[in-house]
Amino acid sequence: MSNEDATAEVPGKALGEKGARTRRRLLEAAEQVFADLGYHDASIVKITEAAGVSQGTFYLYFAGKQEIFDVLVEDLNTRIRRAMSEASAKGAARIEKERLGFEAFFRFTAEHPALYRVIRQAEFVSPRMLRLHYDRLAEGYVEGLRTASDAGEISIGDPGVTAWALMAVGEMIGLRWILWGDTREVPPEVFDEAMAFVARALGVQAPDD
Amino acid sequence: MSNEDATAEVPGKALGEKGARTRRRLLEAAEQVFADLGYHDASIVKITEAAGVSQGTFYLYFAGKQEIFDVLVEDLNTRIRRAMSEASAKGAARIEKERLGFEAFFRFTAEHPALYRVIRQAEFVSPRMLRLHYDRLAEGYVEGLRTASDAGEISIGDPGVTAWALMAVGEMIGLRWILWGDTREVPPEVFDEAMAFVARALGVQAPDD
Amino acid sequence: MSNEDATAEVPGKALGEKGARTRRRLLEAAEQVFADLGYHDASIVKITEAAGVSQGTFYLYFAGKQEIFDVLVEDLNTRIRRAMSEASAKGAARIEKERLGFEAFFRFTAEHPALYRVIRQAEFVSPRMLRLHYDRLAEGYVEGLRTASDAGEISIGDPGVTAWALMAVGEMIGLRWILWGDTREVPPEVFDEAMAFVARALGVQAPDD
Amino acid sequence: MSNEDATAEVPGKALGEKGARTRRRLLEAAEQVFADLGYHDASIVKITEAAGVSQGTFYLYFAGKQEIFDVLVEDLNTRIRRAMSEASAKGAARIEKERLGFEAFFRFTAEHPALYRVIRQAEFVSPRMLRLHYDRLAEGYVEGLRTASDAGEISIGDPGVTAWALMAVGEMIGLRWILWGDTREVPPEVFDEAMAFVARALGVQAPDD
DNA sequence: AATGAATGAGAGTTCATTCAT
DNA sequence: TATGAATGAACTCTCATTCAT
Repeated sequence: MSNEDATAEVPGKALGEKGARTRRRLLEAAEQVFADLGYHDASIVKITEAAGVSQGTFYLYFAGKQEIFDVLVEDLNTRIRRAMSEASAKGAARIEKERLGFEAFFRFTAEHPALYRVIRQAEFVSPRMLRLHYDRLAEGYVEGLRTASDAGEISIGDPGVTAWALMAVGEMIGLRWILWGDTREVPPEVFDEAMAFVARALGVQAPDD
Repeated sequence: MSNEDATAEVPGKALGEKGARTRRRLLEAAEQVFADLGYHDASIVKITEAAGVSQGTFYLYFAGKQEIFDVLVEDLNTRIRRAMSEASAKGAARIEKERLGFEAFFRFTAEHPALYRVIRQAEFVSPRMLRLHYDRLAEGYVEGLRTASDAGEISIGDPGVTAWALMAVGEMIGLRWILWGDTREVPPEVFDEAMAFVARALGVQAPDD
Repeated sequence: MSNEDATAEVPGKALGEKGARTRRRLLEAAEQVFADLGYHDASIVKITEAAGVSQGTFYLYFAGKQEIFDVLVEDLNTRIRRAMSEASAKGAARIEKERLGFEAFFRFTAEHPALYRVIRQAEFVSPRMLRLHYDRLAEGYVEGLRTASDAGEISIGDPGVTAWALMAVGEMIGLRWILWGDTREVPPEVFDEAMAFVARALGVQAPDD
Repeated sequence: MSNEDATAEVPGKALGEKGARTRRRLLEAAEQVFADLGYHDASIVKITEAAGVSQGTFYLYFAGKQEIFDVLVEDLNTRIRRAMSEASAKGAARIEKERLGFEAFFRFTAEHPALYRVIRQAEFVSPRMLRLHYDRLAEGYVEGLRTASDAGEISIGDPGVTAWALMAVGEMIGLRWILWGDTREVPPEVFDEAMAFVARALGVQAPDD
């Protein structure tokens, strides 16, 4: 909470202020370039050009193309989970929390399309990071689901399967309406439909009145 | 429609028997190689080697790497939809149809991991085919959902959103338990959980007795 | 004896006539470039330019820079040993054979400075080839020495050590007077001195009269 | 002559005590790294890392990679000649001196493989230093040979050619049995053989009794 | 209908060197 | 006296594609 940005984290050896800035610039450039071009068409030259540094500088901060990919995935994953949990913490009932979480998820997706795009390619680039991403994201759901389930607020079976299903719905809606839409936003009626779907799937007991 | 195999379809000019066989061999090799290596690490050499033909021959049948990718996606898409609709036709109630459809989907995924893997990369390779694939798959769901909804068998909102949500669930379960699992099969208890999730989400009225 | 050039040997898969020609051109270019620039300053670009083919073509015939180096060393090694054994076969007494062998060695060194230059760098490039080169060369000496020793023509101790010593003398004289000289030839008086040194070292019994 | 170590010699500007220490550390690191990796695979980073200083510091003491190479060669050359002449001074007859000299040469080679390794690459790195090294080494031999020859102790022709031949023998034996052997030492029987070879080649008149 | 040979642009990566602090 | 940061040219190698046969 006190460190201003996860992207400035230490890579092994401590970085001076200038070095940390350069590293962050590279990471931001990578996010941009990966989002626009995908992993394979993104090149180190393009990333370094976007960051305004020379090619050689790149290798001062990252071991290679894959590594910056991994770091980026981890970074985005951390941030989206934080965004979601902070948002859903503001809700009272489970379904309200879910709604706020999804909202945060969609907002983040719209602002960081790189996450989505990078994830779709990760299977052949860095399978480890792909699993990590989904596992961590699922964990976030499981926790909330279990609590709500125990409290009798929802009636579901295994929270594990349910978590993956919910995650799936969010991702697909995001793909279809944010990434492919023109508004960079899930249209309200779609959002409501999706939440209704989720509410039914969770067997929400006491609908908010 | 009457021709025995979509993979032997005519690309514009008519193919002799031998030519058709070569083309099919290339397509099968491509499926294999794409599934193992992903689009980018797959190379024309690898595909032609797997098919047992020379590099030059490839370009007699396909305009380039992207084209064989597109053809492959379309072919797999056609086949999975056929498999799903044939399977679900055997069910009576909607939820039973859904169960059979999902089963077919998972079976196809297990037998043709290429479809899944290829789709995950399609966004930067052939966005057009990606949309086509999902749109067509969703269409299949929509149809059935609308009928069941009109018949009062299920109670959902907009079938469009619902269709995408269902498709999402199937895909994610397939990724998590088939592609990442060791059994190449969705474990029965997971399958049942997923179907229960779907049943609730669809607001299934009269559970099959 | 019937195959015209060892450099056209098969690399694993059979080569058409055109391919064999290209391969030989690359090998000749490599000899030239390695001789002029040494291993490290030689680049694939320079070799392919000298051979008049494109960069990509290089990799059709050789797995990489190291491989063409190895092939070249082996090829030159084979040829110098052939030259030496053919020459020394023409002599009668051992010391005469030795003289003819050295002459052939120096002639080859003058015509193929690459061998010498390439060998000097081999320790860090391809230690295996370095040992192979010296071992094979030494073998050639050992054989003749043993025969002559058994015949009482010379009186030495272990032929192994002697062989390496003789080889050393040839190499160093070649370096000093051929590679560094202006005449590309060992001056006659130096050659005679060297042979006298060798004659004494071998304990030649019946000096040629 | 009175200064304790040649490696601390002044390069032009006077060095404080601390500076001299850093310079020596760099030189020692370079010897190590060059010996292990060869000139080309040795990098300034590796040398500075081994020396425990930063990259920039390197250029405070040496103009570049080539320069430290040259300095190192010169330093090692000075030291090996000193070792050889000191050792051979203890012998009485020429052949005894020779034996002690060779012993010293082999000992130095075993302790400083860098000299050997660096020399083998010098032709394309610093031809000037290569000549210098061999010329100076040969000079050492010539001197002794001439004296012994005048005294009728040995009977050779031109001391120049003989010197290069002796040097060659030493180097090759060192390569074969020290650098490639497992014992880091010339086996006694090989050493004796080599000395017998040398004794005959020098036409030693009065064998030590 | 098929092939083997060739192409060349472009990729990721390394490293000697410079310089402001 | 020393450092950390940055540079950019050069390198080896890959691969989709073309074409003469």
